[in-house]
Amino acid sequence: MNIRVRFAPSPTGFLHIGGVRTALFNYLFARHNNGTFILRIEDTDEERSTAASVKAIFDGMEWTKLNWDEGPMRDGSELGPHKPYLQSARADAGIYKKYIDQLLAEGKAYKCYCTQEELESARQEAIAKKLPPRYSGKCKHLTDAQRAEFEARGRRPAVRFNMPKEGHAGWNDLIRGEVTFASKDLYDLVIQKTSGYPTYNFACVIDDHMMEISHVIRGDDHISNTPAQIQIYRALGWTPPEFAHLSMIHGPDGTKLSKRHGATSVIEYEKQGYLSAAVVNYLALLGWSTPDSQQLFAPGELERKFDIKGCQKSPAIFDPAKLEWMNGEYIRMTPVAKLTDLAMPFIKEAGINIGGADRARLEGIISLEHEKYKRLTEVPGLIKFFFSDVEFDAAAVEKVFKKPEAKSILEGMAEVYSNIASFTEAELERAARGYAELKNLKTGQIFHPVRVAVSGRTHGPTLFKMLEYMGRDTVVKRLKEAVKLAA
RNA sequence: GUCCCGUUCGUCUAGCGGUCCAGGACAUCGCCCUCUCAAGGCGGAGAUCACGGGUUCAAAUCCCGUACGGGACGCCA
Repeated sequence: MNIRVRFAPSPTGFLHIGGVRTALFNYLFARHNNGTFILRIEDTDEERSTAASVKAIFDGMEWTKLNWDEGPMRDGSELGPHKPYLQSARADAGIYKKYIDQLLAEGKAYKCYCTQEELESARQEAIAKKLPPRYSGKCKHLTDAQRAEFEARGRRPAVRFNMPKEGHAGWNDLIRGEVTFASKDLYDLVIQKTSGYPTYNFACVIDDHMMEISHVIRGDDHISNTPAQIQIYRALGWTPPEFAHLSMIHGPDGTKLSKRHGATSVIEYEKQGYLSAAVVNYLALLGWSTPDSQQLFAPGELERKFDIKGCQKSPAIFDPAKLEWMNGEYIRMTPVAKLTDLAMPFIKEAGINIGGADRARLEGIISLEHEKYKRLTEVPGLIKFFFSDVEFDAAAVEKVFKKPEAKSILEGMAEVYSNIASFTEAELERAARGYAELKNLKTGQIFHPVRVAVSGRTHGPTLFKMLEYMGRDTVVKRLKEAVKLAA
């Protein structure tokens, strides 16, 4: 059996983290099973679909490297044998119309002339009577004469699916097991809008069938759509694909993840300094796990180990703290050269002028705090003092420079370092220790004021390496200036 | 209101009838390492497995209820 799965977003906003998670699970399922991963754009909502949202989908998919084998591409071309992959284009090509007409001819669908207002008031009435707010089926038995009358009055009909009222529609969900709905709880849903466009539940079935989708992996908010879709497959004489319904991602307050919870667009995570591999790794663990609860995955490992059996039925709460930890892990695993490339936009964004710093020195400086970065946005703040004047932390100045011996130590060290033969880590440390011994001071009494003098802070990278990268002129100059701040 | 789905440490999860007075990870706390901060190492605390009934020699694991949460009931997807 050919494994073919799809991610079918609707372009009505940015690509949010939940969408990426769905795309990721489809992608992993395809890659693990040597199948095909398809991207299909479900833009049948003429009012809300936008080109900007289509672009946002490309941006997000590309950033997370969820490469698709078939579907629309950014340049307007399309990959794969089932084009077009945009539902609007498919609608324009008459693909859905053909099946609508077929169902109509077979009596498996009928025209409905109700207006939105009529439907809405019927809905309100049902809710008031505590009945299911569901379409009654009133247009099902319209006579030809009645239809002709509506048409004569200029009413455009929608087409409704004539839902079978007997029996059941169920499936063996790959994640949840047997799920069954009684047909009587289903209703005659609209499959073609007045505009002539298909609705989601219809277009989805036609496309999944035509594109030979073998497994539909989607969020569990679609569970109640599934029985209706199964009935449509049956009406068309088709075999439904396998279904797997993923649990949702919730925010810290336990409700479905949304704008209220801060960053929800994937690209927002890029802007906040997360590495896409870390976001992907974290997302994979929301609602999925290996039998041994593995946390970190090497490149290609998720693809190898993904098993839909490891999917969770219950919703997962998005935990920013864990994502941040994971991002730190990924940053630590990133070679400095690559890290420097990734950090560059953030450094520029922060307005730091790295001037004539050569690449090797820049990488050296960035590597000083390699294990400390949790997000790329932290890089500029931690390297800034190498490239611009020291900004003193008031508490640091108070704590370190106000010690009685501080002033003479700074003067002494400025002297030592201006005369040192070789301005290298080892020599700098040796000289500092030598000075401590000479003055009968503890090494900490030297190290701390020097650190604050050159960086403005009490904490930072390993001291002598930092001084080496800073260079003699800057170090001596800063030590001398710091003397003025000392008591 | 009706239908569907779910419920293991604060969070993500392991667990598929005995090896579980429940394992791992994040967060948290402590110790070690150490020129600071991190990182790393070690350790602690943290879950009456939502609740109540069954079934069984034995249940987090199977069955039935209840509660709570979520989803759907759109000419949105």
